[in-house]
Amino acid sequence: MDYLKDLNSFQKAAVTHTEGPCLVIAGAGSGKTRVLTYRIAHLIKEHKIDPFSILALTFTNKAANEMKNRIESIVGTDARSLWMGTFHSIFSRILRAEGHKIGYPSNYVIYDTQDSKSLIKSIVKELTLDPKMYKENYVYNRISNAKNKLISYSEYVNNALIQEEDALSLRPKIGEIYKIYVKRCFKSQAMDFDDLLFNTNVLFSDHIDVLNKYQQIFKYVLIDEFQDTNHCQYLITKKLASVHRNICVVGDDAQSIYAFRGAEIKNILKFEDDFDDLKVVKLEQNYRSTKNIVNAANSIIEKNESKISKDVWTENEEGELISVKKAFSDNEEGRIISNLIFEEKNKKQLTNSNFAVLYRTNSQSRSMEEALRRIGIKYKVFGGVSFYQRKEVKDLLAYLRFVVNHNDEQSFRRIINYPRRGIGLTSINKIILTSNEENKSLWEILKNASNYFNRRVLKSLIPFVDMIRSFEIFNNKNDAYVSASHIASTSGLLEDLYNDKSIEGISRFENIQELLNSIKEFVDNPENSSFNIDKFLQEISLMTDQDSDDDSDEEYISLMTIHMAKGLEFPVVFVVGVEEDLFPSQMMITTKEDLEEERRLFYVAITRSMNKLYLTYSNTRYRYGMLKDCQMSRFIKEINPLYLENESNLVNKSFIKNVLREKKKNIKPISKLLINNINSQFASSNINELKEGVSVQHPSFGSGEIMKVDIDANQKKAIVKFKSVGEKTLLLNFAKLKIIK
DNA sequence: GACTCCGATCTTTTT
DNA sequence: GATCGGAGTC
Repeated sequence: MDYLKDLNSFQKAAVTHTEGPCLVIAGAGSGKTRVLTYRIAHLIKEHKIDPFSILALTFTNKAANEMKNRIESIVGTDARSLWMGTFHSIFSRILRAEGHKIGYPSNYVIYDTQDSKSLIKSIVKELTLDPKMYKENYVYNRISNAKNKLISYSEYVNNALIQEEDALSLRPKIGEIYKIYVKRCFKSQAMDFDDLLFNTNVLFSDHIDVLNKYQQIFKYVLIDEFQDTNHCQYLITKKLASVHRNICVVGDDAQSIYAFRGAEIKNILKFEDDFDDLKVVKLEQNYRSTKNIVNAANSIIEKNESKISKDVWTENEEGELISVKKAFSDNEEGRIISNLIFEEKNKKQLTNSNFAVLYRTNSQSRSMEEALRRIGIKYKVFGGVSFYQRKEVKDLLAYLRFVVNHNDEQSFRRIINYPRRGIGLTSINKIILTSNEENKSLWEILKNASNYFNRRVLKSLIPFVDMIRSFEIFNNKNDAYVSASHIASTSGLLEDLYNDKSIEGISRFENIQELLNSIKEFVDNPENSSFNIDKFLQEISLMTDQDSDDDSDEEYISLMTIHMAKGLEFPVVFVVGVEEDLFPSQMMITTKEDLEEERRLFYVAITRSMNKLYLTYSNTRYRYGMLKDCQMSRFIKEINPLYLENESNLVNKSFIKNVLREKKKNIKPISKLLINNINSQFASSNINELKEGVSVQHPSFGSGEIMKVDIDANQKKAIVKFKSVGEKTLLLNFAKLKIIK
């Protein structure tokens, strides 16, 4: 019980109030994660609760893993049998076990957003609706929102209010698309992200015995980041906890940043109504940040009308004032930050891992990366385009998916004519249409293709069907790695990529190798219970990009979106691109609620910082290939100036010089400036001189020694492995490479 | 049906 | 800037 000594009286109350409902309102930096981990540890150690009867739900895999590790360090390996994970992963686990009761096989596929949208797209096309009105983004969001509110397609078309909304937006057919979408997913034995929640609710509503079973299993339920739960998630957990009533939710309304995907802050208030014997604990002391940062953050969140009153304070020292830095361009912003990092590191003896650069949109990482690379600081970008979303990776996965499940329409579409086997769009659509019209499964149609299609189609279709069959047989006798390799080469996919000697082709080929490697790792991991493809696909379907957590002990600076940074803390934080229209995003400021959510996002960004906070913005920025004028965000102006560094001493002289120099160049698009430079300075590099061991410099990627080179003269690009950037393979326009002699 | 080229379009955050 | 779809050609 020695660990309880680390807690203040409020935290202790939250940890030890184990029986009955408990709501913890936890301000930023108030030790929320600590409370949750100690609470679970306390249950296991002091109350001798079986970890298997504790359900702890988080929103990201990262948070779940971190908490699991922390608990394990207190209670040991017992922690492994905890039900701990994201809503999506826990529910998918339950659905794998029980889904057959609502008609899903245990190896159902999970459609990611891309799959869902492309399915919607084809439905819109089949219904011959105007694709401009029925954009897949819009339709997808509409369906997703409905599912998160537990509105089924039949309820959707019968709901007068919704129908009126759709009629007003001139999209009356959304209900119909919704219906077809659901049926097609079911036919493909697939669930999208929202289905994992929606169907869990269906399962529990329609099968009381299943609900009872899990109600008995979960004696204690905990929810992290409760402010981010949507209606559906809340309802399910409420149901699950309604027998034992030991439910503890922890959240902070000021940090609710997921309303855009259906999160309802109201759930916090609802919770108070739903559980009358509720114990409420407020954690208001901040242990993370300096007074200046806490106060500045408070001065921001004050502007929001909707909030639960809370007084976040700290005993920490005053700390440094917040610096606001203005740059001339996004590239200069990067340069300023990399210089500041360099300075801070020297001045305060900090290491790379003490720094984080946070931005609103993923695309902003580019200019930061370039600047950091140039100055030779190691960094790591979190999020962005996931490895598993790359085309070639998805292609191979689609093969694997289709071998396991012959009815997966989206995978079928991907692989039927890739590599080319002469089955065009017309035939593909006909196959799918036939399957829908005949009301038979996709595989049923393919198996009996000769009943439906002419000789020409059959000539290419039959070998495909036979191939899938042979894969299935092969897969049954071999582990995931052997099968996947076999499928990759026999399908012709590997050969197709291998023959593509373009730079992109080579990189694609390497990505496939990487995917195969990760399957090998999966097979070699003795902790896994099973080594087949099925299991591998399940493992990765809910994985995002924080996969390769700790591949090295190297210290790096973290680059990520603010959304991703939630729950993390860093001694020095840079919030970049704090510009009007970008942050708050121009897409967002339609309603007051939207603006308030953006403001909460800004609040989250600020409160990540422990000691020093920099806010930067830029006068000009590239967006969509165009140079745009920008100005300081209203959010900076909203901060009480008491906590800001005096603007007059924020710009140093060399900085001003820099700005003036760039201004003289007359706001030309930087890419053009670069090309001019290249023509005069860099054009000298002769293709033949680019070989192993030669030192080269690139205007964006800095300099390094070439490890390997592949040149594509037609595309004027070269693959260069730089030692300096961790042997990364980069696709570079070789005209931009200057050889250092 | 495959391939190439051109222009239109979309740009937020995540499971 | 990148991606996607359509039109036109082989």
